Amino acid sequence: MKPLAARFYARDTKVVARALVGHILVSDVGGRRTAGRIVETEAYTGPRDPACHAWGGRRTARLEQLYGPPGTAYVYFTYGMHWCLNAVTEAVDYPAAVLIRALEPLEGLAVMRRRRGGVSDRLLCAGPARLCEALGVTGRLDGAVLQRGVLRILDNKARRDRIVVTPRIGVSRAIDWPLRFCAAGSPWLSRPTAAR
DNA sequence: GGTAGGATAAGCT
DNA sequence: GCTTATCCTACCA
Repeated sequence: MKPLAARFYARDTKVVARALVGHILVSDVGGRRTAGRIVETEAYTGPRDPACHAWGGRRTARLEQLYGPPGTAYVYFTYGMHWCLNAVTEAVDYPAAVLIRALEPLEGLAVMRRRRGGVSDRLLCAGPARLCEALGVTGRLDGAVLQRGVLRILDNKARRDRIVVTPRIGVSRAIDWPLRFCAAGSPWLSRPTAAR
């Protein structure tokens, strides 16, 4: 499988978030291969989105990679202990991204289990911070290019998922915006979602 | 089955 | 001081 080209990400963030479901995220962090199929994403659509870190046009050192070119990683630290991975979208200097929220583990399960401290396989990658831990993603990958290097998203031509759309998880603003995209019926989601 | 509270740090008001 | 795009454990039913 080939990586998704940068132009895949240079589109409306909602479109990219929906289109990413079913593609394959691969990590070679630490020289060990782990990979999974993306089954859940959320769109954070830029300065007019109250739940986006760059709401109102905020731009600080921590947010710099959110303003980077489409097809790069924005990795941020939260709650004092967790990393979360986003794929930057749209255009350079426009702060929008897709949060990767859950994977179906495909490769490197033994590595994932070790990194995750022996939780059940169901929970290896079922949440944005969980999948970062399983794949070894940390702030060192903030700004990394997703077409080559240790973190890549590969084009899965065989993907055929029905998509369920719901409000985003864990946000306290714009709580009803339908910007979470899930593979319908997947058992690997961060939380069960009624299929439709 | 469910929910409440704690861990832990950066950034904002 | 308070909030945060979270997760885990403990406790109760």
